[in-house]
Amino acid sequence: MAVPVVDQPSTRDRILTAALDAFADRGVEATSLDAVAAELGIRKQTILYWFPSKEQLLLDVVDHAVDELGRIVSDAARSARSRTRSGSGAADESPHVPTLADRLTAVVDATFRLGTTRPQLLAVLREVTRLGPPGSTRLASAVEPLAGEAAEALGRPADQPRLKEILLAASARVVGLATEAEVRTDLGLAPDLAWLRRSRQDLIKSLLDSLLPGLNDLTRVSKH
Amino acid sequence: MAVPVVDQPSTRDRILTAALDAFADRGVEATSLDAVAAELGIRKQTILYWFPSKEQLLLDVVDHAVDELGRIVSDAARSARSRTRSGSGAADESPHVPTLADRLTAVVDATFRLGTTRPQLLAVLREVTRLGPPGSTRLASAVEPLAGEAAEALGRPADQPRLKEILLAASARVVGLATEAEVRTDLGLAPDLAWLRRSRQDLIKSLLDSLLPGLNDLTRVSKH
DNA sequence: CTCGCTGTCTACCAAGTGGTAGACACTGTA
DNA sequence: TACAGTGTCTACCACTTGGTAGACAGCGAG
Repeated sequence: MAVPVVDQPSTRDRILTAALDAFADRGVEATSLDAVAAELGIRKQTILYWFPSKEQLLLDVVDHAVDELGRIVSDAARSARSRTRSGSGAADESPHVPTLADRLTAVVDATFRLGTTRPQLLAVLREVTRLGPPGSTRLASAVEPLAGEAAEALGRPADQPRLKEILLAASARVVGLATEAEVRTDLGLAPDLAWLRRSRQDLIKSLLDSLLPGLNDLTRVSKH
Repeated sequence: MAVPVVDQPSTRDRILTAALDAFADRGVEATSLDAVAAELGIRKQTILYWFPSKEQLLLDVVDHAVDELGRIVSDAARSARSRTRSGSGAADESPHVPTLADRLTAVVDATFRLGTTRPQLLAVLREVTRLGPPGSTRLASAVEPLAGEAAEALGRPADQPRLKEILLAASARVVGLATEAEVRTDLGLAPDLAWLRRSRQDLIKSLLDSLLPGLNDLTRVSKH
């Protein structure tokens, strides 16, 4: 009955997202609990009520971020449509079942879109790896099962043992690209759409190369 | 007369390098002046004697790092030997004048070697861009003239207006790659020599593509 | 009404931070 | 010897940090 009209996010969740944002763009050490609290209009002691220490908060933020990332990636993989091959007028030659390439493209695109939609998500990963343990180890263990899940979403069960490594490597690449983009703007380079497109293409291509090692023709991936 | 047998680095220089290392692998905010001082066996007040504030120390560290980086790159470019094209037994077809491709390869190799020899140098760049102003702006202005100098060392004066942008983009790419490598190990991926080689090749290739836009054949770059 | 629980608050603390003031030792010069 | 300059030190300060202790308000159940 007492369901709120808009069910507002719990204090705990509000703290998590605010901390994620702050950690991502000001850094963890540079972010005080007071600062996060102030941003939410609460006191630092309320944060310490929900999270026993700043370190624990960071670990939970990592989990939170990985969760969100995993959801986005899985959704993208599952809702991938098969690409219309040439031009707009063509009828769909292969019907609605997306190929592996389609799914990979969807995932990569979703991730790249993340770079402008929610850059904190990638930034916090970088920040955590920079800080080292315990955050980085938590990140590793949180990402680990996610890679398996993503493999599932890609429609490829365990028949490719290296799949997990490949996906992890791709994640690392994306974080690297995000860093590269940031450094580019810092060095005074104008935003370069061509660079972005090229990076996207390279990533997709290298993923396909790893997953379908038999292929030499790169432009079109035939049905199975 | 009183020339020391080994002229030890000045206190100022010792502080600079110690601070660079600390900033690079623990982060700037996480590094206290006390910590840097302790590592050198001196007191924090001695640091503040040479550098009026921590912020100024950071700026000088940036200059120091960029200087060192510039020296390494320039040296590599200047001392580049022309590659022996095929096998070891072949006589040098083109004599001792290295082509642009040779110089670029030398520079890229030197930079990659840096990744294992002196990773702090790249890490501190990343850290500074992460922190934002004033460090990042200082980095930008310190790197700016260096790009011109590197252009000189490459044997290509001002006849390529985009050259500076291309070199800056390459720097950004290298920092991105360094980050990618770090994230890879954090995610539990084993060091991958093949990945390193591929990244090297891609970087050289994309540099050549940008610098010699007319080319389609990528494997061999003829004299002039 | 009262009790216990939950969530937020005020008040405080010990430790650590960057930075200042000034004493002290060592040098070369007059 | 006296002196000025340089480099390092001890002593201290104002401030911020993460974290603790405990008061207090609201609330549903008995």
